[in-house]
Amino acid sequence: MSSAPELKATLSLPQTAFPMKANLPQNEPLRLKKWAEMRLYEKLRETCGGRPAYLLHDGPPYANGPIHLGHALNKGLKDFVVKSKTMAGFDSPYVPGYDCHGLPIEIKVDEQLGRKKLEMPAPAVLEACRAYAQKYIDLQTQQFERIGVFGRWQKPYMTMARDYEARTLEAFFGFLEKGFVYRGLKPVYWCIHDRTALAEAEVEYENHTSPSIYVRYKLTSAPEALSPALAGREVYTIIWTTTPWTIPASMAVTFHPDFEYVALATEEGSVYIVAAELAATVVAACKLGSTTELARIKGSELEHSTYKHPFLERSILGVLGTYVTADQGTGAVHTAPSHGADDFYTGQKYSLDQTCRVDSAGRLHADPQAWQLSSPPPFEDKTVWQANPIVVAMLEEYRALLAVSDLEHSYPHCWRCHNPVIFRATEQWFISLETPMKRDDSSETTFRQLTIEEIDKVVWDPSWGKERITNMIATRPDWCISRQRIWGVPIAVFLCEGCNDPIIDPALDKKIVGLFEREGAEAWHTAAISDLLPAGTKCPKCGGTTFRKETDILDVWFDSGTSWFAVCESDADLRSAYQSFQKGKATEVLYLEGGDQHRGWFHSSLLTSVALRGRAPYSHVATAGWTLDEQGRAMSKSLGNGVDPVDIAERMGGEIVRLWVASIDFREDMAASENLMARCAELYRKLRNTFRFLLGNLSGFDPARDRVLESGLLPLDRYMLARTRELTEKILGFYETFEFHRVYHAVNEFAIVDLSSFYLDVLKDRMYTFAPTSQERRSAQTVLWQITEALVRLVAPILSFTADEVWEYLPQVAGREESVHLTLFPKLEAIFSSDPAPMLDEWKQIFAVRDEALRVLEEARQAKRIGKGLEADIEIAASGDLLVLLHRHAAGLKEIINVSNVRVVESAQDVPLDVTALPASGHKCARCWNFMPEVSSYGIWQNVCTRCKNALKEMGINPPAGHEPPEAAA
RNA sequence: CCAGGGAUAGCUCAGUUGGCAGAGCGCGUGAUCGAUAAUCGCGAGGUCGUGGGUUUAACUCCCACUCCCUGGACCA
Repeated sequence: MSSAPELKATLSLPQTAFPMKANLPQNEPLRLKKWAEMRLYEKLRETCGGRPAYLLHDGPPYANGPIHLGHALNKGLKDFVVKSKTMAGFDSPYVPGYDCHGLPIEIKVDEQLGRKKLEMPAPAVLEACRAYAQKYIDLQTQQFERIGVFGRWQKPYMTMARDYEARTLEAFFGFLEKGFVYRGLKPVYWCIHDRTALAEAEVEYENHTSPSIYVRYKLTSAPEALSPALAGREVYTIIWTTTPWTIPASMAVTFHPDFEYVALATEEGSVYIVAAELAATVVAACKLGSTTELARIKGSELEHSTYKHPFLERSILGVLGTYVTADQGTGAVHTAPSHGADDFYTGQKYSLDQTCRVDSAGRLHADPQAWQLSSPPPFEDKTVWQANPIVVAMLEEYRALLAVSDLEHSYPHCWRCHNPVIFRATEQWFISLETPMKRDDSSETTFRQLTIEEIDKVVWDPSWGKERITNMIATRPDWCISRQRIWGVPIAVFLCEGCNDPIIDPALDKKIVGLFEREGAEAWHTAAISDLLPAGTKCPKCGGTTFRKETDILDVWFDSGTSWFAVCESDADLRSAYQSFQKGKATEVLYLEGGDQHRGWFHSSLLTSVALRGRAPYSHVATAGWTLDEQGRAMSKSLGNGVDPVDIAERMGGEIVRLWVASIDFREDMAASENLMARCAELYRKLRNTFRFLLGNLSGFDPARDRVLESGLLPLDRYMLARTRELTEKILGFYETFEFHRVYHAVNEFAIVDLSSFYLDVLKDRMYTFAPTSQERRSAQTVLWQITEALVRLVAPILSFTADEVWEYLPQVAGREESVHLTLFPKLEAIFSSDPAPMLDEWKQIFAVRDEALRVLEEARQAKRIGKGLEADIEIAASGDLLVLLHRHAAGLKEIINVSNVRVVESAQDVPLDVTALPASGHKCARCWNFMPEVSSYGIWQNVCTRCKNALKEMGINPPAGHEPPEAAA
């Protein structure tokens, strides 16, 4: 290597320490640590103090496992909202929450404890549940922080916290005292072995052999009312069931209103009514022999027909139900309201007796009075399984049994003991949707109606959410809020031993809430009745003096549904902002969750808030779709198509997870896969490189010293500022409407099309070869700086790690914030002072000319007439207004077309535009590679153009001495 | 079965009040070693889910259907 100075060394090539390779998996944790050390979230709260508030209230995820992609999406979107609102000038605190009570955790803990649980005292079981939830709260917190979500992670809200449990109970008492709550029956799955109610999730379907029986019910209403052909005949209908033990509870026979039924006469004279479609199979199964069709009857006409119970003194009512199917059975369904969901609701509709005469151990009990029995029936005190053959025998005895056989079918079993379960109507707590309420103007309405009216005052995004939740509220049954479980907030109410009525006493309620505040929900299990209930308490209804504690707990949806009360109204960091929302419309309160929450959290929160405060708990509800795989299938463990956000963060970076969240329209279903994550990573690299190049070209630029005023900028540079203002305005709008995917696309397009492939490319000549302090170069740097300053802020809510990193490499400015996250979005006028539209319009024409020039150049290149851009000249012939415009911009055309020379000439009248590409004239400058009219030597450097010589002089670089003859090439 | 949503290039998304289908990525291909584990140019790729209707004209408006997704109902 020669020690002679190289010409290349005199160029101002980009220089920056900002690394090209991000190394996100290693570097993100370091940045997280830095943020923690500088207490960034707390600093944000201080900085934002006094600004108008914007509240995003967190829907609590369930703390029973590591986070999945849906969680990452959810928290990512929320983080975008909170950060963008903060940078838009709001005070937007974020208090994350966790849903802790409920079945999934209790089941897990059950599994861990095994049968030991049954002997453990309640507080010990609760302790185990708490520990389980806490473990996953800690894990999820760490995982959410890892993907860059800002929030009060040191102190999230938890539905199992003492004060939260106290507030939940307080909310329940509110319902109770205001008269929303009643106790009623509801059928639930019941395991008679474990003597417990089971939730849907605790039921497993296994094969089971049941007796399948056909039973005839004798018609007692007038046969001729159904059809004249039946007059005087002995008429029956036939029911089919696999649970003979429910026959004593049989209250009705359900027909399908739209089915056609036939009345078939057998040879021995009896007439049987069954569904026409099933007639043949029933006749065969019951061996009815040859039959004659006497009449056809529409199902709806069988309503209010009456029958006699096969062996009890009871009238059975003919009722209608559309759930009757023609797949199996007879089309006439035996209906025991206390032992089936359909049966129960049908029973409600027809006011049938719903009393359950099967006890918690599954033993049947007769009601001798109602049944007019002289002695206990043979099934008295037998379990349902023992009762089956007894009932079959009774049916036989009473000549009602037409057929019996064994049937193996899929039947619900207890998940734990694997015994078959039964349906049993049990007493539950309900909130009535028909509770009378008053509007603000004190007009009368109902809870349901007022809720629907409040829905209308909320902004639903997407808008169809309003219709969806309105439909749900309009048609939903009363809210069953009790669960026969332990892991939850107890329904801390005393029931009279005499009449089973609850004691409703605000003073007592307050006392119990206070107890919960101090000791948590455990207190209900440990406290003695006498400690809480004042001596001498009498039941206001029956005067009873002995009481018991209710052992049910509240539905977990009630827990999370009161978070607006337990958190927004109660937490010191949120209280005042939330109250200002409740008082008027000044403050927005946003709930943002998956669309499934229309029946979940949006729903339960709405109900509790309307009941207790007379209004919705939010002003704005945004919903996300579902995450699917690349083929549009739901993610599932069995398909193995899941994408684990934690894994992606560890391998590619949390930033990539964030970028994926930003890349899709979350309102619809969203595809995710390893492949799509890799795409985001690609794009990330491009963006990062663009930032790197921007920073590299800002080296040596001190805004305070070198910044060029807008009026002094070169036209191209001013144009780019106009573009940047346009982009900024667009992006701020997208943030405003939560269209993050549009931010993503707009930023990409700008970085790739406007910057990388146009402006930055075209600027190289100026940036590299002009003197560093020249006006032209400072003009470009001013704009590059402003673009970077704008872009880094615009991107910060999404690329939170990288933006903050870029921030550290920007030219230092006195008094600037420590982190990009403490800044505000750029102001439009600060980027470009006037409306950018006129300038953008003008440049559209210039770009049309440029496009044509590039096309012609490409053509010439293909024909090998020219090589690269700088080896060509361009001649543009135009006329009229365009010619005037081009003349005005003549000085800049060479740069934007990236050739050595551009000549603008007047074209013949009828040709609007004609572009010609020519081999460049002049000589190639060894320094700037432009073809120039004159090149000569500069010291030992040969073939240097005048422009470069001047630049070198300006840089203070004298012609270097050497042995070469000072002669220029021809 | 009920309610709600979706369908535009291989992928992610644009397509304003109906007027010749767009961008980026990816892919293919060329240039380049002064953004180089980079950068730039060029190219191929869509009957806008299907079938009707309204209109001079439909990706866009109307009707029906198919498929996918979400939530719920149901299996005596």
